[in-house]
Amino acid sequence: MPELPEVETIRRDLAAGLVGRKIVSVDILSPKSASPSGAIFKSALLRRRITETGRRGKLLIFRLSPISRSSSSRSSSRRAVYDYLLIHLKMTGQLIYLDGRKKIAGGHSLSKAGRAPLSSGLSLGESFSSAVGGDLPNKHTRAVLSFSGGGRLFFNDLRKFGYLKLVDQAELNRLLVANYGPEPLTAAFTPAALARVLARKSAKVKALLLDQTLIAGLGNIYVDEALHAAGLRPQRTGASIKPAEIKRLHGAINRIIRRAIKHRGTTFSDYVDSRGRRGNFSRLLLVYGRGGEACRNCGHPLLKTKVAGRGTHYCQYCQK
DNA sequence: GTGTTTGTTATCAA
DNA sequence: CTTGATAACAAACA
Repeated sequence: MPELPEVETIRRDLAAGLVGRKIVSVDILSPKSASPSGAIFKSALLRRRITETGRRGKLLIFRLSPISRSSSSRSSSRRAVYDYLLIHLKMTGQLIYLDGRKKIAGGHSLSKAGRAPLSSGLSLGESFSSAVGGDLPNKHTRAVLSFSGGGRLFFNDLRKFGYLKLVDQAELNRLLVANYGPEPLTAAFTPAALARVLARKSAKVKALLLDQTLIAGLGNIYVDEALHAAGLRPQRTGASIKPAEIKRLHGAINRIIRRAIKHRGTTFSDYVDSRGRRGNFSRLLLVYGRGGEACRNCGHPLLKTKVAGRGTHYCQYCQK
């Protein structure tokens, strides 16, 4: 489940290899995963370069090099100028970049390409096949972009919730304004901003923190972790959170997101970075996925329930 | 066959 | 109109 730290990890890694590269081929293996569809998508991307990478919440943004419009200015019908490629991984999306120098074809069921020797940390129940092991493309590959220099970017998505989407500048602006609240770790995300998010709301604090239009980038894992760190029960209503608690929550969100980025995100099931490696924050989770275990803070057993329609982990004893 | 997993949106009720 | 809760989506697994 890629949330802000996972998407940011991918963005930073990809920026190094992709910026300045020209797209030389586009293959859509799953038509519903890309829009606009088919030939339009393809022709809009071909021969463009990635000039910049960005991220808003969990949305990855690639800026494309400008196209010469003078040649096509005759046409009276105004065509959209797709200057941005948006990628959302939703729950099971992966973006794997294979460098041009590396061979991916080969007889090995588990290619060595792109996987550092860190798979030793796999716990039981985390299927190895969900991480990237074998050759690419695989049966979950939905799209492939090939770049000058031979690099290839594979978009894998087991559940097909994720997407690649081309938009123009106006559409991007509209999406960003309409769908995203302040980002943790930015100047816009102040305790006062968080207070406004919670003020006079009868919705549960967990639901409010998950709402991307209120705060961008948090998902189920980091919300549970932040509420635990702040000592707040997920079922509390927004309006019930007192100023001192808001300050704690604000600090907890920033601290956890910062640490998670530093540790290259959390792998719980499908997330891997752009080289197919798992995130290291998994072992630092204190509540998510630990229902029934002893609370690291007080020793009481952690509960797992459902709040705001999502699996929710918390300590009844130290979260008030 | 049932229930569970979650990011986001659509739908519905209050 | 707003707010909040829930269903739906997709695919796989226990």
